[in-house]
Amino acid sequence: MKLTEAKQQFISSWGAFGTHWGINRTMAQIHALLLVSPDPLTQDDIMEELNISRGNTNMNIRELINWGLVDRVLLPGERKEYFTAEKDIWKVVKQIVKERKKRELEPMLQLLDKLEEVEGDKRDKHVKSFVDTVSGIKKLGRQADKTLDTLVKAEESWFISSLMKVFK
Amino acid sequence: MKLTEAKQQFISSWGAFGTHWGINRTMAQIHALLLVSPDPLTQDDIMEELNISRGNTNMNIRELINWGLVDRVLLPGERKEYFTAEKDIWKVVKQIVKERKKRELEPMLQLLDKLEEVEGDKRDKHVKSFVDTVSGIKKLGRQADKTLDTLVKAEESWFISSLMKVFK
DNA sequence: TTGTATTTTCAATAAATTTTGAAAATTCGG
DNA sequence: CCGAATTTTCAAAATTTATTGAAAATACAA
Repeated sequence: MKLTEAKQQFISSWGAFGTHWGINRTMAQIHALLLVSPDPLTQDDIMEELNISRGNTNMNIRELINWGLVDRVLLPGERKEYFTAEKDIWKVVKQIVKERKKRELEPMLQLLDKLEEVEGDKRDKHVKSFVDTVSGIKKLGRQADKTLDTLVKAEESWFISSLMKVFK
Repeated sequence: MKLTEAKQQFISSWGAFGTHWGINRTMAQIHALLLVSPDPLTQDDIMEELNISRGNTNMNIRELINWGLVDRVLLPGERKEYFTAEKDIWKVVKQIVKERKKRELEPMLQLLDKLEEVEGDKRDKHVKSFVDTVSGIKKLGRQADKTLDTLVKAEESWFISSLMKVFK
């Protein structure tokens, strides 16, 4: 397979992959393109490679920067902005985990705390079932939260070798 | 907070949560409703509680059954079908991990295997950058695959206590 | 400054996804 | 079987989400 074709397949399936994870297709595709590009690219490079409009490109680059996955690069003597993606996949994973934990897991745990204190007689099976479910989710959620905290701080090599021992 | 309100909040935020994970709102809401219901419900119960159409209800229940998260229950002497959700959250998580691994991670790893064999001179920085990125993702992906395999087989108590030791 | 290159915004449009509801298919007691 | 109850299907409609492109804002060299 030629590089051009391989690159396109990679970008396209990274885009499809993203849609299963709440990330829009274009954002994932731009990320994929930057991941495999040896040098920083401009907005125009990205527009051309992916055949998307200027506005779309701009918004999604901005979003990738918010996620901490892409950085602006200023090349000396160049007027245009260049963009580059973090290439260390372990760092990318940690960054995504960190953001999603903050945006999704933590608010959910806060809500569950409130919901667990629902009024009513625990002998009522409707109340009991609700409280039991909420408690169960909360317990696992808190565990996940702690585990992910540690993962976010971990070095790749340490992480992998530790897991190898536990999950032998 | 009253049970009715708490239930609605739970269902609604579980639905929103789902949309960040590639699951549609209604499917997640039906799942949430069944999770907190002490007894099995019929399609009509679900339609009424969530204010959704029969077709929508039916399709999403079917999808939840495909995911192994909901079971059909036949009550003796009743013509209608009843539905119930697995209440053990650990089992729910394992089931979801198992399905997503099969549907998303494994196909991605297969693709990366192919893409890694791209033609071209490794001294060309474009080729090198592509191969390095793909290899990096593949390596981490394979590790995740193994880890998740073990997780899927694990008991909750074992899982939690092991992780507590590693991530001290 | 001023003029031009570049980036950003956002209302309008397009595309994708979800939902509806009525018709068709199926199930099952009598 | 028959017929009513129940489930399933799916084309059309509604809704949500993504994309465009042109205008406005900004940045910067001269």
